[in-house]
Amino acid sequence: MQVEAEQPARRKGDETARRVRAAALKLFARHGYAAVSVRQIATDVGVQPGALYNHFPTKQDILKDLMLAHMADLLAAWDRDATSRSPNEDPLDAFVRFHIRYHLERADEVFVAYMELRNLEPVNFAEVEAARQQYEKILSDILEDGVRAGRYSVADPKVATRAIIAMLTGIPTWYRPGRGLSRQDIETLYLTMVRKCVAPETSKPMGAG
Amino acid sequence: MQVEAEQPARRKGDETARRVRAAALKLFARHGYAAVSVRQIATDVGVQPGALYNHFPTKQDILKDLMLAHMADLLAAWDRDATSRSPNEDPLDAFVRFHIRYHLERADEVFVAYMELRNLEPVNFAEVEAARQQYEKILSDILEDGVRAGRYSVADPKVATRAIIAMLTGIPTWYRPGRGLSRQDIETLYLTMVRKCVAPETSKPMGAG
DNA sequence: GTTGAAAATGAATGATCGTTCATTTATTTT
DNA sequence: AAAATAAATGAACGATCATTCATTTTCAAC
Repeated sequence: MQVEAEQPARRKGDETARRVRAAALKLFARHGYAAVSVRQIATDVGVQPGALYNHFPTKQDILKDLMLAHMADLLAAWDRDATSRSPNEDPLDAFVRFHIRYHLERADEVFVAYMELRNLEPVNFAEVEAARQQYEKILSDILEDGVRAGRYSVADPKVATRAIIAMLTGIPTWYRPGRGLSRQDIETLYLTMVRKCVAPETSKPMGAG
Repeated sequence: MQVEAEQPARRKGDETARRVRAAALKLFARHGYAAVSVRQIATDVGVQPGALYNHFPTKQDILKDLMLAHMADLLAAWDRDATSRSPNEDPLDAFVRFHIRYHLERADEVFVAYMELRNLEPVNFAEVEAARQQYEKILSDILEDGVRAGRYSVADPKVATRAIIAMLTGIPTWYRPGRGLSRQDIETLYLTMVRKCVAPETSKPMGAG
């Protein structure tokens, strides 16, 4: 998975704006939007607080910028993934692998995009929410197609979508690469669970309700 | 599921403390700990800001109190559930049902306990984290026992535990009772998915990796 | 009903918040 | 190199932050 190759800044301000975004992302992810002051961001960038306002109108705009960029990148990365993929590959497998890889690679972005939703002003929230629903639709379409084709069996594809996404998105909250399982291990484990979760019901029912 | 029956306040201050907790819980859940001021809590309670300090030493202590109480209540509720249960009932079924019901009933507590972890001072965090691990262990023990008995098949019970809990805990983020699915529907849908997820592998493998 | 303790008030503390702005410095364009 | 523009400074703005405290009010025990 190729993360956007940032092209070299043409003006000096572009570079500063980039560092502001990076600092804000790190700080928001660690302490939360409301708990991070503009002064902290400025200090991290190595600049006076007022300088930030040459690049972002308000603190809220920094958050908005981060979250909208994340959602756009996520959807763009999926599109790129889809075009580069073998048409034989099972789409559910592809989605699970993509989601895990992307979310492990961009843990801070994902975390902020989820945790700071309530700190977005309504109009910004609506935009992020629309992108989120677009992303969810990718998986529910996959599930619905698969159900129609008899490859999967789920009682409610919308619910299954949310269940699967919640399951996968939880990974970065506990997984730390380098100790214990490899990313490959994680992919395999989760892929197995997701597959079973939506598998056509051929096995006998279990236990006494 | 019986939520703690609060016994009547003996002193007036107990009642005020209760209302402070209730107001803080509601506000923290809606706006986040860092974004809520002591003044807002006091206003919600109908009292001057200084009055809160008759009941809690600091704002942080309110958060600590809420989170520790939630974790203790959760573990206590599971114990109560376990004693009142038929020994024939499948423990995984019981856990899933319990978890869903509890998390839908106490959505604010659950949300705060998850979202505000990073705003806890280290010593308070450690205590909450210990309780969380205790709760996780309930499920991983169930899975490990079931795997040994051949009732379930999971490659890594610890990972499966996190996957299942993430899946279930995600429900309150989107489910709103009253419109669409009933709580009973939710229980059934998720129970089916979880069961399949850990089912012994009797079905044929799917798709081309 | 009196008394002592508990609870709430109202005002203040110093610190920090996001943001503004006149000015200076750095960079880009001509 | 000069002119024009962009970027950063440093200091300040009023607002709000969590918390403190002397005082007053309310309540519970006798």
